[in-house]
Amino acid sequence: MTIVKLGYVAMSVELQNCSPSQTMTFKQFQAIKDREAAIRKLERIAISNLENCLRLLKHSVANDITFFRFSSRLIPLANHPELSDWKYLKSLKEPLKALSEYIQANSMRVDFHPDHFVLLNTTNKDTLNNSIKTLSMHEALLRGMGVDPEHRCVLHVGGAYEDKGKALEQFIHNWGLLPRSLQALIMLENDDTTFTLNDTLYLCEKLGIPLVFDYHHHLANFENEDDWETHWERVVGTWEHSPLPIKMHISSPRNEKEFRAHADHIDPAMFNRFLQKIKGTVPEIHCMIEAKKKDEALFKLSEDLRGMEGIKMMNQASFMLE
DNA sequence: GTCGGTCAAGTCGAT
DNA sequence: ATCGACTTGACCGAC
Repeated sequence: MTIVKLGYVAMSVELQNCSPSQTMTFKQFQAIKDREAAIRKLERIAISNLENCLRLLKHSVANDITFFRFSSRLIPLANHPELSDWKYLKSLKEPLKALSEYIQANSMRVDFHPDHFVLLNTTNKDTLNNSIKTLSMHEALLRGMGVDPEHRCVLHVGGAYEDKGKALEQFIHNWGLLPRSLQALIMLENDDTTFTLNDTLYLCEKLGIPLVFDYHHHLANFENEDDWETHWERVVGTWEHSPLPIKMHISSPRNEKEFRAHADHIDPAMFNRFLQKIKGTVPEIHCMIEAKKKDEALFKLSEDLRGMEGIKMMNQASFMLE
């Protein structure tokens, strides 16, 4: 028997005026003559983003969802070089505390997917330093929310730089330059153009990093289409020392031509075929729904799965495979 | 109210 | 060479 929990990403298509990713560009920041006033505006935006996150969590819990990925754009310009003197955490204490209380009270699993500028296998020093800075921000936010930062940020391996083998070894080299607290944050995901499941497993096993399997990416980028089945036990093995249950990403191709793009919703038949293959291999698995329609896609998937062969619904966002 | 252009950051594939 | 996509837009000004 395996318990499956569904989560969704960053924002709701149902809640109005609830963006957790409101922003201010550097250009807009500079246009405000009074720098202190401009910083206060940044802080107002960040506070509003965090308050909207709390609304999103409440909306989620009201619908049985306890698994959620935060936007990584909560604090506009947080790591901009011209704003290195801005101590943004100071102004965010209260909204972070409110999130902390709600997350604990409802035993939520929350995490991040830092954006694609975070590259751990780059040979460019500045890019690596900026990546470290961005990861540190994520760690600080997690601590502010009272969440143990271990395995809360999923990243891609990075760029191929015209030599994938060399790029993998560069990752290992750079890993040694990361502070331990940041190493602990990280999970790695197979990507849809460069680093396959097999490539990613190589790093995860060598460095002790949990692997977040993305089935859609695998279908877009594989050595053998079915090899995920032979590698599945290895994927499970990368979670052996994690305090959290294994997690994976679920999405469906938009269409044949735009195969890599996310569809509005999830194809339930394909998802169930996948689930029936992994049934019983783990006691619990958390599936992050990556679909254009966000929470609506989760609710629709849940409806579609109800009554399907081998599925026993527990509530709107979790079910048993039996 | 809707549409098009714009906005910090890196890399890749498509054109 | 340039552009859009990526993992998740949002905002502003023109109409």
